Amino acid sequence: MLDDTKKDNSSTSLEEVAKKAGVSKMTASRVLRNKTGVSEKTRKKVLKAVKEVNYVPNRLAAAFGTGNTSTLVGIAVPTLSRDLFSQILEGIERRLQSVGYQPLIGTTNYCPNSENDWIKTVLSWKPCGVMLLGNDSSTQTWEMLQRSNVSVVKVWDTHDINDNSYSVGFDHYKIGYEMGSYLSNRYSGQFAFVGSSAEGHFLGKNRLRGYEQALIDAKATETKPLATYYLNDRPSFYAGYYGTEQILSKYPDTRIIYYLDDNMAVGGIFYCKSKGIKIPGDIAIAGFGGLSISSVLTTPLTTTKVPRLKIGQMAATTMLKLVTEQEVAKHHEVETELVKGMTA
Amino acid sequence: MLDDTKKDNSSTSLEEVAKKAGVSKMTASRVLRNKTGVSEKTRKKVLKAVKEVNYVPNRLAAAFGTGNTSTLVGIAVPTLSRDLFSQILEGIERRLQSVGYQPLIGTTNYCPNSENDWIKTVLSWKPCGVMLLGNDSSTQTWEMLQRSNVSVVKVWDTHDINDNSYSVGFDHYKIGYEMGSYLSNRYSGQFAFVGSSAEGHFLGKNRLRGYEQALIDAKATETKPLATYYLNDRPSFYAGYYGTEQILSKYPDTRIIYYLDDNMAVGGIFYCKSKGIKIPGDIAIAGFGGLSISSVLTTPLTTTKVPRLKIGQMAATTMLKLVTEQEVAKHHEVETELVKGMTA
DNA sequence: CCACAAATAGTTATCGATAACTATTTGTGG
DNA sequence: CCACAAATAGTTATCGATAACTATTTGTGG
Repeated sequence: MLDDTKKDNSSTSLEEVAKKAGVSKMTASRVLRNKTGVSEKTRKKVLKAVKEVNYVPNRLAAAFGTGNTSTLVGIAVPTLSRDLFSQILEGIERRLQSVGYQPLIGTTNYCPNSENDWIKTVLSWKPCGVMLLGNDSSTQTWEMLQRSNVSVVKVWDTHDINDNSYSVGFDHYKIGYEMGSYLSNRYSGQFAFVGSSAEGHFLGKNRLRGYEQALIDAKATETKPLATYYLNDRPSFYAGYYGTEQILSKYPDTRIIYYLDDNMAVGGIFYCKSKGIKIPGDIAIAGFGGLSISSVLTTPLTTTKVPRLKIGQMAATTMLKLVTEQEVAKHHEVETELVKGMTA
Repeated sequence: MLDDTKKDNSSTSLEEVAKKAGVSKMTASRVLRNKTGVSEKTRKKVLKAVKEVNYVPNRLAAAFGTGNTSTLVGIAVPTLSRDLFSQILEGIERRLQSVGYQPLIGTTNYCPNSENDWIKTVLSWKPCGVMLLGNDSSTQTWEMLQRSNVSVVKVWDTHDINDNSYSVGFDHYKIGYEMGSYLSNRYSGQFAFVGSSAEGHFLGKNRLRGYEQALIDAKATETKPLATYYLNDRPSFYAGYYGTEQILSKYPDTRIIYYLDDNMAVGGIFYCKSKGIKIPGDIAIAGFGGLSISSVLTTPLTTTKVPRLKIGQMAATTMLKLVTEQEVAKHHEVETELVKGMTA
């Protein structure tokens, strides 16, 4: 086998394919992009040559050579390891991949500065679009995106979205208000919120605000103002466990607790169980998210179910339509569901 | 403000920076890459110009122009929404980002064909390296990677890694064996394994094999062979719940259950609780992973704790050393810990 | 103050694909 | 079988950065 024409070190280019097939680069290019104007005979020759030389297209060159926008979609997400976001990402990724786009994902750790840095990096890859998950973009970031001319889709909270950006998600204020109304309708006494903060930012601000407003409107916090406790840690089962311990030591007569998310609520449930506190007899508990743990709890969790995969898919669809210049609604709200469980 | 020199639609290039600063493109390029051979005076002029024209570097052009390898690192991962992987990804992402590399993440859904497709796409971006998470690469994928000449790091299971690839993780067979020994030492009766399969692939194969071998070596399965049940669904709390119901209906005298991961084990715990089955009195339960839920359980879970973030960081470090042609160990095993909880 | 080396700055060619244009081939009606 | 249109294929220029080379400037010892 003295096949020394195949030099494996330098990768193959369209030129080699063209040579092998006895056509011009342009014709080979047309075949590979399924363009019209190539005869069936030529097409076959080229495809055969592609296989023979093990051609690997060079997207760097392709993206660079054309209008200078790639099939990359930049994505900024607070963290990869939180169910709420990772399932949205999963939805985005699958949909983009299925039509030949690639997400370029970076984590921001809930920090506007990190997000800004990441977006700067993302833009240098000339993406066709950028998606922002979570809701802590700085105006600096926003201006940078404006200048760059890429499509931008905000994903997650649609509460204070202004009209010049596309968005997919739901109104967190409304969800908080809804839960506040539900809880204040059924319970009275000391209301509380257990959340968590990252890098000095309080997470779930809008839900808390909605919750609080509902309590005010229902006159549920007139004698005892809302108690809040923010753990300076990522939301997690343990954060909920510890946060519950903390709020109960500061506000021993706490009667109702709304948590940042289901995982924290489950942590709270376990804390109460370990201390013999009855749910909802002694303390009523509500979460947020509809995370998977709630499917196996012996007492179903009262929570707001959020279609995370769907949000991701919708977001990707919106982005794809923007990129291909199809018509698409500016704002898209998904439906959420207040699940009336047995914990509140 | 008749500043019509700034045309925002077409993005700025090094050329404009150079013009603004009154130097050549090459000099501007040198400044931006912190190369030597530029006077302090010139450097300042250029940096000023960079700000003035709002220069956004074009990494497509840069990567294309040079040796044709980018700062992208291709990553194949079965899914984004499983704690075991997402925290590894988090570790990888953070480390890569901190030194100017970008992960290009794609999900394979545990399917070798999807992985192959994804790697094909990844290679067209001329990445400097590729990381494979999980352990289901096809030989086809492997050959493609070999041809392409990129650095490859396998992450997760180091059990049957051959010597011509780099790897970071631990030996799943060993972990299974260890747990099997532990359990067979303490319990006797019907042993079981509850796992799950995706796309026809049984997950956690090597752990199961190690577990089974340990039981054989301990003569624990002589009278009652190991019972296994695979749910045809992603591993989850609910899969564990349902899987437990199934295995108990098929093998009512099951006495010890080893689960694919902690989440499934927790599902099992909840099932047992709901049926009044005592743990470990009636059934002993062991998981895998050391996932966060175990931190709040009222009865601590017996499991193997895996340093997921560390695996990610190690994997990234290995990749970075490979890429920068520094010396690095071919295989890196992280330490795991068998946590003796109260469920087994 | 000159000669020469070292430091600094500029020129040229190049990576691989594709858009826009031009050239050639094929096919069909009269 | 010719003229012309339609289909097919090829040529040329280009995207933006950088490596490798060349040119210029600066600085220093004698």
